[in-house]
Amino acid sequence: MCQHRRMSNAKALPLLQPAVEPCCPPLTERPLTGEEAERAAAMFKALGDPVRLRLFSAVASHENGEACVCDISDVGVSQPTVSHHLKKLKEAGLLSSERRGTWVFYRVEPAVLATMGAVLTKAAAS
Amino acid sequence: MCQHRRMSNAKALPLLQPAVEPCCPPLTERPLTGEEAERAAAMFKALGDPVRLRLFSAVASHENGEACVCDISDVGVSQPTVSHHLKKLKEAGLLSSERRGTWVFYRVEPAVLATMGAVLTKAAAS
DNA sequence: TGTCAACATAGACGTTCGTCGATAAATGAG
DNA sequence: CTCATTTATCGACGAACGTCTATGTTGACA
Repeated sequence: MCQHRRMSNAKALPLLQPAVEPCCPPLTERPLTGEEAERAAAMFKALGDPVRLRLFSAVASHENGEACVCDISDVGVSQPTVSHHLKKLKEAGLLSSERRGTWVFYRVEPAVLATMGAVLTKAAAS
Repeated sequence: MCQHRRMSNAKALPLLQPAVEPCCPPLTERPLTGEEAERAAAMFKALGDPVRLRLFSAVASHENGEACVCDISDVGVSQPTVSHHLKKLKEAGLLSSERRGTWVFYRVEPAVLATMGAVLTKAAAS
């Protein structure tokens, strides 16, 4: 079974700022170039699948912004599919992972998330 | 050619508030349900293609948040492909369109954009 | 009416995607 | 070492996607 909660808070992650450079300017500032659009679209695309969005939300809403895979796997697809989607989110830079014993914990990258939000909200506020 | 600028500011659009209900709570509030994820992912998916993101940014950064198709078609794909992507953005609720004589103008839906931004930034601020 | 320009639609084609079952890899327990 | 548990990888399959060319539709104007 899945009984890791005893160690879930045992070690806080270092959380060193990953120096995220913004993918692109706000969408209303000027038309995006091809390369800017390529980078930004990859992030939006990662959230553009219902299963991935549920997984991401499950991690983000979990305590300390991190969760064991076994805590969030109940989204109606098989275990390999869950693993596949978590890999995609990681490749997009939205999640990072760390192994702790038997379990693997996924954690949100807050800076990247803030960047994506600013790209949209600054656009809406114009 | 494309010489609509004379009438571009001639008539301001009504801009009646479309009463947008939020697609879902912030991603950190709680794990999204299946239906919430379905709705929200459809919006992110619409921005998950580089060409569509460039088109959307071109409209959003244009004066008054609206643009004629002929003003934004220079993204390296054919005219039918541009039309196809604009239709997708419209179906996702991110753009609306209106014909004015020969030209068709696309306009951003600011409320929807603000909602998407809040879903992300509130998540980042947690 | 006929013609031109702007934009949309239809159909086809190759690629990418999401999903699965089977299997491998890593770790801890005994 | 052996076994059970957790997660990742592999390979396959059908569906969805992005793109194109060809054609249709709409409105302006002579």
